[in-house]
Amino acid sequence: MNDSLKPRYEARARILKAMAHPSRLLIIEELQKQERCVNELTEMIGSDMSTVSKHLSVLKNAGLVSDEKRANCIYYTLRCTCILDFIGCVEEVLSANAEEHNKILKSCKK
Amino acid sequence: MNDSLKPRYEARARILKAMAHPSRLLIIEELQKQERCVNELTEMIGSDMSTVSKHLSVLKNAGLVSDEKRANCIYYTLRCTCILDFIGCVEEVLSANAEEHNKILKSCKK
DNA sequence: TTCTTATTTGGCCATATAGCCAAATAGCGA
DNA sequence: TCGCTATTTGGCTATATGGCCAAATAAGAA
Repeated sequence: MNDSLKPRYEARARILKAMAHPSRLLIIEELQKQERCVNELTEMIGSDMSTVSKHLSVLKNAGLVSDEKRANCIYYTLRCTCILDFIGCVEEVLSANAEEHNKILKSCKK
Repeated sequence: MNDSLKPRYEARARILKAMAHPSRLLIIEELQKQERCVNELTEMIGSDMSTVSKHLSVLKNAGLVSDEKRANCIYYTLRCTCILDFIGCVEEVLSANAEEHNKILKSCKK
């Protein structure tokens, strides 16, 4: 791969990788609605708080969320809401896949 | 996490994970312009053909590309072009990150 | 200062992934 | 049939990731 393009694709891949986890997608979607602190998110996700904290740091390192300490909580916020538009596209892929799958199933029943 | 939501997030995460690799992003972008066969993509990416073939099967399993044998090549095509819109969003995140980074640098120089 | 609450970090293990090489497979033309 | 070209698969190793537990840290309240 062209040396000038490589860092560009690597940077994009890092962002996508940061999103590519069920718990982190839940976090992203939730933070789009409202800011949340770690223990609220932990409750929603239902895994260990240390695990959730690590997920949050992945999102933060990718620049997808930011955090702010207030009162006795650290509140996390979604930095870029256009991410949500993308989820719509992912859903399109998923339903296209489902349709494909159905087509195959039907052709097997014949 | 709610049992009814979990599979949904897992499905989305699988799609994102399939995209989250520099070579696969290059493939996606290239296929949006035109269909390509494995050896063309291999040349662009510059790694072993077996590696590229595996990347393509990742994309195919996620339903992002489809393949069609014609003449003596297997041509790969992008199935869902809305993916490209998303790349735009990723770029927004990246430039927001870069701006942030600059701000920090400037504040250090003071 | 000591306790408490909220969060992060380190350690460990199990699993997944990328990459290369070599070998297998598929289809075509001689 | 044999050999050629295009592609995939298997095997291997190195590295990264997710998850939990336990311990560390931070900041406020008693």
